[in-house]
Parts: sequence; structure tokens; C-alpha cells
Amino acid sequence: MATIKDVAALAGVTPTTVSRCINNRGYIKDETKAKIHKAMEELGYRPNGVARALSKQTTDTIAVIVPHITHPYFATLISKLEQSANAHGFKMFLMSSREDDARKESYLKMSLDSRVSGIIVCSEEIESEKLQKYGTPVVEIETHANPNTPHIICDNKEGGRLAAKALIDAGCRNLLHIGGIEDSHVPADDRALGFREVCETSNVKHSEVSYSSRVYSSLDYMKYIEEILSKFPDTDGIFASSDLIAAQVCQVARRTGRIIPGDLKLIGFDGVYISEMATPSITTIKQPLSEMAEAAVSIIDAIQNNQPHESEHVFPVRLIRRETL
Amino acid sequence: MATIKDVAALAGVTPTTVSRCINNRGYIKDETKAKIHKAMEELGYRPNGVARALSKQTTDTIAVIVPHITHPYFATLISKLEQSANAHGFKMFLMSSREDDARKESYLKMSLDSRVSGIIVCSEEIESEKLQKYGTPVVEIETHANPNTPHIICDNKEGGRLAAKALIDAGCRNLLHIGGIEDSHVPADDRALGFREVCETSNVKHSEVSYSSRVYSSLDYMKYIEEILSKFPDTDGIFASSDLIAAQVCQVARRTGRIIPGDLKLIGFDGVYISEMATPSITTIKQPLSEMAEAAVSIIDAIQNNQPHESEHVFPVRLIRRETL
DNA sequence: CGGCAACATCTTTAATGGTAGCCATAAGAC
DNA sequence: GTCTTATGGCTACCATTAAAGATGTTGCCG
Repeated sequence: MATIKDVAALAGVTPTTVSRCINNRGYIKDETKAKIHKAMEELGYRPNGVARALSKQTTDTIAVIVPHITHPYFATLISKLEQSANAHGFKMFLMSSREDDARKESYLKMSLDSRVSGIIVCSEEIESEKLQKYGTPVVEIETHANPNTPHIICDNKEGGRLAAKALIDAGCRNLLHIGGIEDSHVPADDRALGFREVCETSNVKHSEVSYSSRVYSSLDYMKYIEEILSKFPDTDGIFASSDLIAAQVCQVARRTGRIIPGDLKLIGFDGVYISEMATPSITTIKQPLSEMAEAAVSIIDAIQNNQPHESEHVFPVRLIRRETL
Repeated sequence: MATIKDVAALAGVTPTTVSRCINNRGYIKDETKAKIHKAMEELGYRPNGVARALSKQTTDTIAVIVPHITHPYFATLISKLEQSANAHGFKMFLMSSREDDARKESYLKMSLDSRVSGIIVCSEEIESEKLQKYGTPVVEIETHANPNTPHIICDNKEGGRLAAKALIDAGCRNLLHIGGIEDSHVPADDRALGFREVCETSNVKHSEVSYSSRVYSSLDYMKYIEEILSKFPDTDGIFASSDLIAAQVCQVARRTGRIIPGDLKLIGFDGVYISEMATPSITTIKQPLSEMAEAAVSIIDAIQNNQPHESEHVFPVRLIRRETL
């Protein structure tokens, strides 16, 4: 590929002049500009981003680390992050740990080595203190491992409250919350807190179950849900911690002859497309993922430009009524 | 962040020696190695990938361009590509055109400028001849704009045949194929060919409908499917060109009082997780996405290392039987 | 035991492709 | 005569690597 020197030689100027022409810096005669542009055109010249990054000391790239890509929640979040990144002039590295700590660690190092402008970590526990000494900005979405790291969450507790209230208002008296990964502690666990709070205040019978990270990884909760439903046969209202789980509750319900919402009412969490696509469509607690993604990217943008930024963003959630309630 | 010079100064050697120590090249005394490692440790040194890329003339990065991220087919494909990229030592840029030609063009330029090792374009028409002069390897998945560009597809026509046969064998006599984006020509269109072929040979009544790119973009086929079903009320078997469409057919069927598979049998395409997650679970034609992703990344790896590679890969598809047939 | 090749160890220099600060020159305005 | 506008070259710098060179150290042969 042609370099700036080739262009300079062809246009009869020095590389510096070409550089300034490209970057609109300093003074250049229109005539000279034209010559340079013609030379660039002729050679199909494209400035070398690597050299630029080295010289400018910024790659304009953010790394996004997620546990899974296909999970509808992460797929949606990734999509929003990509949009925001693009709008802010960032390219996006996508890295999926697949819940392997070694891979996560390796990806973190890779991001550092690539001199990304920032790292966005989603629903993953990381040792952000250790990262801090490298000076690469880190933003956490739905995690909060370190108090100094900027983080973005939705109002999980309120989400749990909304779900419990809605189920109780709809007449449910035997509630079940499916959520939380065993041996893991994330902000999403607060959904259970809000849920419990309302159930206790309203004096409604309720249970909570969590699942193994193996089930979470596989995205297949089917057998697990069957077990749970036979363990809690009287359940008439379920608050699932993701729309993905809720969609599978719909399936299991159908197979086991339960009518939704007749026999069993159901509320999901996230508010991503799968909640609309399930049959019946799922009533859910929606997170404002666009805004959350935008906030995450904005923080990195701000840090890169030495501008002030919030270190904690809590976004409101809301109930979307559909067919399962 | 510390540079190789800082490490060199602290260890009392030259940057070159540090470089050779890092890359295991040439002769270095164990004692010196130890000093260098100690210095690196102390400074928290991480080699600068940008400078490395400039010097080594390779970024070990691939760019993946897709029309959409959340669409279950693309989400799955992206996930598989990320896995293969990682296994081959590549980082992955994810870029979504959102079916905007200008954005696609801009992303293509960005990829070129970033000196990626290769570009993988999924289901997007691109002018790959124009790209060729830049020397950046391009691989197409489920597109085939240019005869010289390596491309990867599944056996779409055979998929159409399998679907038609299965529906006819199940007793359907009024078939409908939902597939194909208006004003666009992609290999996936061949699914209709195979479908038509079998229907005609078997003398079974069949129709084919395609949808607007607006509907495709929105991922929301609901209204469209309603219209189609009222336009073809006698339909007893549907072959949908994606599992996403099929899942929405399930929904519309339920709302309009059709029982699947009693009144209406249904086959999807892709074989991605949403086909398992829909209610009822969807019988589908599965593409081997893992293998296809691996092939795409392998080709870029091969080109980068001047090794030979196939220019056309056609992967077999197979019928997965579930509840809609 | 001198001489010389082979090996070991580290340094010097140049190159990767671009950007940016500084400098030199000159023409016209005030 | 000085200030502003305009033009474009020189050189250092970004962090690293490849190639070649410098220096010392063995080992072996005659």
C-alpha cells in the first residue's frame, strides 16, 4: 500500500506538506492541495492508522468485554455500544470471555497492549485496581468490582419491586424469583432484594432460586426450569431475572400444560427483543440499554479528553406490559 | 505507561536487548534476562502493540462487518467468528452497517486504514474489486459480489429442497415460502430455488413472498406475517427463511388461532438458538456456523501467511426436527 | 601456546509511517 | 519597518524490531 512518501514524491512536495494537507493544518496553496489530492487518488493512498496511532498516542478504539455474545441481553448491549462507539468516532473490539477467567485476563492484557482508549466490561468481575496503574480508562456496566471505577447500572432493586408489585396486583399469591448466578455477586442480585422487600411488605408467599454458572453459560435453562416448577408446583407468578429465562419459562409451561397468563403469570427482565418474540409475548422490566451504552462510551470519551465525568450512573427501569401478565 | 526504553534504562541494557528478551530472539544471559524481567515487573511494562504492529507490519486484527448485531443469526455468527479469531490469535473489530451504505463504506475505509489483517463481510453486497487494489484480504460469508473474492456459503438450494420435502412428506399441500429481501440479491435467495424445484416436481401448490428491507432491518415481521397469512389463508405449511421469522410466525399463529403443527406446519432456517427457544420449538434447516466462521478466519490466516486456500466453500445443511412439524 | 574459527552477548543503526514544532522565506497590509 | 498571511522544508519523536556490527570468550588444531 502506498505511503505518504509515495504521495509526496508523486506530488513533488515533502511528506510534511502531504500530512498537513490531509489534516488541514497550516497553510497550503489550493494548487498544491490539488496536486496532492490527485497523487493520493492515483495511488489509492489511505493513511496508515497504525503509524497515526503511534504518533498521536491514541487508537480511538474501545474494547468491549462480555461473558457471552448470543445472549439477547448482551447482543442488544453490544449493538448499542457499537452504535455509540461509532457516533463518538471509536472503533470497537469485541471480546467474549465465555466466563473463562484466563480468557478474560488475556483479553484484558490484549486491550492494554493494543493501547485502546478505554475498556468497557459488562457483567464481569474484574480486578480493576490492578488495571488502574496502566492508566487505561475502564468502565463497568452492570458490575461494580471497585469503588473507584466508573460504573453503569440500572435500578435493579426498583426493578424487583416493580415486578413483585405487578404480580401481586394481578392476583398472584405464590411468587417465585428465578435469578442470580451461584457463587457470583453482581448488581443484578439487587433485583431479588426489591422483590423480597415488596413480597414481605405485602405478606405474600415467595421463594427465590438461583442457577449454576454452567446453566447460565449454556443459555439453556429448560431442564432447570422444569425442576424448579416441579419443586414449587403452586407457583402462580414468576419473576425471571432475564427475558431469556422468561422465554424458556413460556416453553416449559406449555409442555407441562400450564397456561400463561391464566395459570401462571410471568415477568421478565431486560426488555430486549426476545421478550417481544416469545409466545406469548413477555411482560418485562426494561433497562434503557441505549442510554446506558451511550453513557459508557461518553465516559471513556470524556476521560480521553480530560473532561469531567460521573463515576456512578444508575438508570431507571420501567415495566412493559405484554401478554404474560 | 512505561516504554521499552524505561525498562532498558532500569535494567541497564539497551531497548534492543529488552526486545530480544521479550521475543526470545538471539543470545541473552540468564542473568540479564532476570534483570529485564524484574524491571518489567517493577514498571508494570506491557509492550506497545501499536509500535509492534508498525514494525511487524501486521495488526493481527480482523474486521467483521454485519448488517445487524442483535439478529440471532448474526449474533451467533459473530460469536463463532470471535471464537475462531481468538483461536487464531486475532483480535476482532465488530462493525454494523445497519444497512446504511454510507456507514458500510466508512467502515470499510476504517478497516483499511487500521491495516487489519483481513475483512469478513457478512450478507452485505460490497464492491470487492475496488478493495482488491489495497491488498487487504476480504472474505465474504453468505454474499458473493465478486468472483475473485473467497466466499463461504451454506448449501442454500439444498436447504430449500429439504424444507419442501419435509413439509410435503408431513402432508402439507399449500406451501408458502417467506424469504428474500426485495431489491437485493444474495445467495440465500437460492433457498427459494430449491423449494420451488421440489414443489414443482411433487406438483404441490406453492407461493413465495419476500419482504422489504425496512421489515428486515426492524427485525419485526409481525404485521407483515399477519398480512401474508390473511392473503394466503389456506396455507398449511410455511418455510421461513430464518428462525427469527419462524418464531414470529408462531406468535402470529397463536394470535390468529392457528395451531402449530396441527393447522400449520413450519420450518425455519439457520438453526440458531431462537429456534429452540420459541414456543413451540422450531423445526429448522441448520447451517454449520462454527465451521463456516472457522473457514472464514482460516482463509485470512492463510492469506496472511502466504499459504494456499480455497476460494469457495459450500457447507452442507441439515434438517433439525422439533415441534413445528 | 599462538592463531583462528565458532559461539555468546550485547550495542549501534536504520527502518516502520506519520505527526508536530520550529524555522526560513516572501508578499502584501498598515 | 513591522505585522500578518502564506508556503513548505527540516528534524525530532512515537515504541518497537531487524540487520549488522562490536566485543569478548571458548575450543580446537597444529
